[in-house]
Amino acid sequence: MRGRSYDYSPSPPRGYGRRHRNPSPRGRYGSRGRDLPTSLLVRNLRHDCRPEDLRGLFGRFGPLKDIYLPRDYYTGEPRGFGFVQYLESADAADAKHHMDGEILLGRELTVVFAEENRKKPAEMRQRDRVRGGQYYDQRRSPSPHYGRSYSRSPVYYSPSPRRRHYSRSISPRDRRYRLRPYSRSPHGSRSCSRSPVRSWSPYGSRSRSRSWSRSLEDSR
DNA sequence: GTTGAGCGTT
Repeated sequence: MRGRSYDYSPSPPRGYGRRHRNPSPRGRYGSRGRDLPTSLLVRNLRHDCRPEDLRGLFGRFGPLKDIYLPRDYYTGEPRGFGFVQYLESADAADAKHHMDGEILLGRELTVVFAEENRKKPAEMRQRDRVRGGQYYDQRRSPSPHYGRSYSRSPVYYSPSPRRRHYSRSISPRDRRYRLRPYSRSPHGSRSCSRSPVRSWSPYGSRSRSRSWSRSLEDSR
């Protein structure tokens, strides 16, 4: 009702927007060399917005390093915001200046500098547990279509996604490793000794060297 | 070595 639904500037409640304390002498953004941030947090995104859309919009200001749209781990529903990381902080600032307040699909975007407060899986787990006061049904699949919701920009890496040859190498026994990490321990209290996520990590612990060798050979 | 279950979700 005041024209803008977000009023961080005048009197921030307490937290975000700008930290009062700056305990990091080097820089609050973690960058050792530069204090200027390169990551932007885009808020008020549409639920059907895709990283590609953001890339098209924000890519005009400079080369993007990464785009990521967080979403609910269990339901897979987009959270309505995303991160756009630039290679140069100048581009990030420029993009923020230009895109902040822009209308995307009928929604006013809010672009701010993103902090490096990435939430850890453990935190997310607890947070999801007490979603509405009751335990959320986590026993379901973590995500119906979990996958890379992140989109890498082809500006600096052009890997050939052609190294997927585990079709023949896969065995019924190995297949179980590809199952959902939480299929057996939804609560994550018992078999949490090992990170279950690593089981299905794209980087096989042992076949990596080989894949790289092959990849190089294939590339040359 | 860097993440991807990423903070500011209507």
